[in-house]
Amino acid sequence: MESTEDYVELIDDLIRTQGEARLVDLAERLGVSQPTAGKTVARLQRDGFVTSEPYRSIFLTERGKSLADAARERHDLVYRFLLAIGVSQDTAERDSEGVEHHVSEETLQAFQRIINSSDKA
Amino acid sequence: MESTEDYVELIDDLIRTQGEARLVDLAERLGVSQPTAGKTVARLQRDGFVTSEPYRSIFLTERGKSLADAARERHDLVYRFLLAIGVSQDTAERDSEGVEHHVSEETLQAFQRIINSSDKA
DNA sequence: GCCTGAATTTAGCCATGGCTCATCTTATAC
DNA sequence: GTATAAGATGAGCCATGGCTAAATTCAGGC
Repeated sequence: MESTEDYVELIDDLIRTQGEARLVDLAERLGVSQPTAGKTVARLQRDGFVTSEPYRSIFLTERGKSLADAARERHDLVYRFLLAIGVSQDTAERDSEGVEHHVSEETLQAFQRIINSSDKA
Repeated sequence: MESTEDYVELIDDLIRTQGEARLVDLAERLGVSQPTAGKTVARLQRDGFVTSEPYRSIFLTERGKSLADAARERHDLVYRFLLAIGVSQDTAERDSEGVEHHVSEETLQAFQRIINSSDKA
């Protein structure tokens, strides 16, 4: 599931920045209705990525946390890569979202090389 | 729809290389069952990208053809870009599939610049 | 302590994109 | 010309990821 990563990544982010992850914020940030966000969170819980009790905020399990970490790392790498090749910040934010789920390790490594060489320059 | 582009691109390719596009080949190349391919083709027809009659091969409409052309162009650009940054042919083929639907014009232009400068080198 | 508004959940709908199993056409070999 | 195999459809199932509308719970203000 592609959206699994988006959700855990965002939940992690919300916990860091807001102290907790609420459905209403998830829905807003993902541009989705609250019931939709709720349904997805239920799936995440079923699959062991989060824990949540009715009317309470959402927590990541160990499994969810490590998925979130990996996703953020990849996301970040793609984002920095896009900046390095001269894409605007706005576009880099939007496109890195789309791209991060579809690139292999090998391609990520190539991205990293580009970042490195543009750092040196 | 993301798969719309994959389908018209492949249909175009099959017509070029095989002379015609048959469901069975679509299904095989996309790694999908024939009924699934059939259902998608029905949708493509509903949306005006292809014409097809029962038990006959599939044709692209004007609309389908121009979508296929645009998709192939983008696909090709991403593919050449990946090669240019040192990704293997195999991976470039797989990843360009995934990436082509998620990059903006701006990013594609950045890709083109990289291709150009590596051509010169 | 209750009322009200915000957050959440429930119910029920839809499209896409998958599948299997069964049936029906079509084309080919004989 | 007919049997058979390949190709295409049909029927019916499932999960994901969307939505709206309605009901419920929770929390804060008074």
